[in-house]
Amino acid sequence: MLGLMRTADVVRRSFGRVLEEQGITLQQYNVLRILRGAGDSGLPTLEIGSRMIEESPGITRLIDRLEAKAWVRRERCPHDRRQVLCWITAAGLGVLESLDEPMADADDRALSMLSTEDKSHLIRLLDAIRVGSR
Amino acid sequence: MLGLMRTADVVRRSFGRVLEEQGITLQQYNVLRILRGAGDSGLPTLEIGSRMIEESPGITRLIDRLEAKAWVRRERCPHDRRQVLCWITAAGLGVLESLDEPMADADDRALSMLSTEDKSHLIRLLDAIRVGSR
DNA sequence: AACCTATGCTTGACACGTCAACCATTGACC
DNA sequence: GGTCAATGGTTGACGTGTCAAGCATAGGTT
Repeated sequence: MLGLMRTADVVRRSFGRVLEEQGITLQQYNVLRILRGAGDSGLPTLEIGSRMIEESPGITRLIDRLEAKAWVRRERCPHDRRQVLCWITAAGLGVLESLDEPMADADDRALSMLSTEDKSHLIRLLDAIRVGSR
Repeated sequence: MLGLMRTADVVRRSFGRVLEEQGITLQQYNVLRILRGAGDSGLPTLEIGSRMIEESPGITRLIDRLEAKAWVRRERCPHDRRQVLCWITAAGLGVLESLDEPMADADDRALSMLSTEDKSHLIRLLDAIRVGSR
C-alpha cells in the first residue's frame, strides 16, 4: 500500500510538471476534460464532482478558479434553480487541445517500461483493490 | 495512470478513516513512524522530509503540529546549529502503539482480495513505474 | 396553503503539497 | 581573518481535500 501511494504521487507530480507550463493543475485539467466530454449540454456542479476523485465541497472553489480564468462558464439552471450548470468555454477547449499531446506523451512515458500485458495486469489488480474497498 | 491515482486515493482515504479516530493524519502518522524507527538519536528535519513523499517546505509545519500535540520534541543541534533534531515523545509512542493493530488490519483488508502472488506482482509493477520515472 | 425532508450547492476552518524567497550557519578558498 | 557559495530550515502565498454547518429550492404530505 505504501508503494501504491508513493508511486501514485510520483506519477501525479510528473503529470503536474507537464501541466504547470500552461498554468493549470491536475484537478483543473480533470474538470475541463469532464466538461469537454459533456459537450453543449453542460453539467451541474455536483455531477462534475462525482466524476472526480474528491468529495463535493472542494469542487465549488475549483470551478471558481476555472471561471476566473474564463475557461468555464456557469449559469443557474432555470428548471431546477438549485442546480448550477457549467460549460467549458472556447478558451478552455483551446487550453485542453494544446495539452492533449503532451499529456498523452507523459502517459506513454510513465508506462513505457511495462509491456502491454503488464499494463492490463496492473489495471486488473488496481480495479480489484478499488472494488474491494467498500 | 488514472486508475493508479484513483486507487491510491481510495486507499488513502480508507487509511485516513482509521487514523482520524486518534485525531491524527496520514502524514503525521508517517512522521511518527519514521521517528520511532530513528530511536533515541533523533533525526534532523530535512532527513525526515526526504523519507516522506513530499518536498521539504511542508515538513516544518507538519512537525509544528506534532510538536503542538506534544508527540514530537525539537532541539537545535549543538554541533551544527543549522540543523534541528527531532525526537518522538513517550506520548507519541503511545499513540503509535494504539494504531499499530488497526493499521495492520486496514492494510490486510485493503489487500484481502489479492493472492500473495498478485501482491508481489503488483509491487513489482509499481516499483518498475517508480524507477522508470526519472 | 403550511410544513418537512431531501437535494444542490456554498462557506468556514483546518491539514497538506509546492514554489519562491529568505535567514542563519558552515566550510572552503583566498 | 574576510568573503562566498552551499546547506538546513522557515515563511508567505496559493491550490486542493475534507468535515461540519448553512442556505435556497424542490417535491411531497397533510
